[in-house]
Amino acid sequence: MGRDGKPTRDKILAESKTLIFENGFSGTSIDQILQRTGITKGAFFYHFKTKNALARALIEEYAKEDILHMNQALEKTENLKSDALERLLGFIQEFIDMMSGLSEPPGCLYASYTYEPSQFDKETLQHISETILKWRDTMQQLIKDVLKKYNAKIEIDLQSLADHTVVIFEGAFVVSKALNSKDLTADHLKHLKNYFELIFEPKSID
Amino acid sequence: MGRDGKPTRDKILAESKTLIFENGFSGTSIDQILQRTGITKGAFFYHFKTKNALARALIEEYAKEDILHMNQALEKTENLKSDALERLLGFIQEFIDMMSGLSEPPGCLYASYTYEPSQFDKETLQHISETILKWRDTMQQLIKDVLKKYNAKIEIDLQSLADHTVVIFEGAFVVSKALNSKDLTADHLKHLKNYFELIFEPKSID
DNA sequence: TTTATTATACCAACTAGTTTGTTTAAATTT
DNA sequence: AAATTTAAACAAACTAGTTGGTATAATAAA
Repeated sequence: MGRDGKPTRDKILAESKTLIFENGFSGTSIDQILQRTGITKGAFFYHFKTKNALARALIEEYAKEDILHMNQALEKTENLKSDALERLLGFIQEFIDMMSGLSEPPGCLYASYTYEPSQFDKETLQHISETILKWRDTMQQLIKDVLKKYNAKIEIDLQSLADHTVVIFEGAFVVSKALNSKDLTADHLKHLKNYFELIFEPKSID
Repeated sequence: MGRDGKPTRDKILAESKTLIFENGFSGTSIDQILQRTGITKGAFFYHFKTKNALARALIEEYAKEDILHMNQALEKTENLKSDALERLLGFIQEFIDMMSGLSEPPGCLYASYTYEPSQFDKETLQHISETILKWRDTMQQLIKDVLKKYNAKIEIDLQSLADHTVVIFEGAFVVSKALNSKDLTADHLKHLKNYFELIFEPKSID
């Protein structure tokens, strides 16, 4: 065998993610990545066939962690399953906690890619939409469970209510970056939680 | 006099905005702009000293239109001033109408720039944050007026509730582009309207 | 246990093309 | 005559990607 390439590959992934949030993908040159990682061009192209292959590997890793966080929040709130509304609110609270006390405004690679879509191949963009749809499925199930014991005070469209969580995440990321306000994301997830609390009321027995 | 350069300048602004939504700012070359507009390099640099000067002119024009739309929605709902809640809801409804029946998913230049901030000078980025803060001021005033005759059912932070509108706009833009769903933005503005409707209840007379 | 072998990981220099921006002189409008 | 636009050549820096060779470390043969 030879030496272990994983640390190098991981360094490339980590530093290029940081650079993409600063410069965008197009605005990030391979030379910049080499400077930050301290590796050479040969090493870079050994690990990634093209710059675009890096983009793809990055979004795959990012989406994997994203779904992991989602599932971890589901697990952590399993004890609340007896009351589906409590569970839904607890699920959101997990992300409020996650987004509290950050040292800088957070961002999302989905949004970064989405605002320069022509730079990426179909599969890369599809991976983003598929991951967002996983969030939709999860949120839909959580809300459906609530609707078994609760009435919605207003007419709601299940799908768009399910998507609303991702919408607020993405919007809060943009605004927190634009206003350089690191606590903003947690604040807006609280509004999401409020919204869910206000929508549902216990079913009356007819 | 000489001839009128405005049509050329406007064509540059219009086409480069389209291109930036496709490729990002870094990913958009001046040659691409020349191709789409059919003008020459000399003409481009006659109107804009640098590529960055174009970025600045673009965001200034975009922000000006944005604030114009905001003020037009304020004017259109002035007749509802007698009930501040009706007015707030009507204000949001104006944008629901605006975002209904679009032919393609909308996007926002603020978000586009925000995800490659290093490409722009301080003034350009500041113009974005200042414009978002104008939205904050407007929404804060609308909400303050509501609070004179209505109680909030939950404890709310005025500033973050005011920002929530821009957050939902920006988030809906990202997700609508990512999922290629043109009606999504209107749907999520409806959730915003729901939220406002659910928060407030008429003040009881103590 | 030393010596080859092999696959992996990495490096330094190079290439071909693209980028923004400049320059200059002539042509075209109003 | 003044303002705008074309056409075309040019430069300096930067771009993604290639090449030929080297280093590392585990393994296999002597």
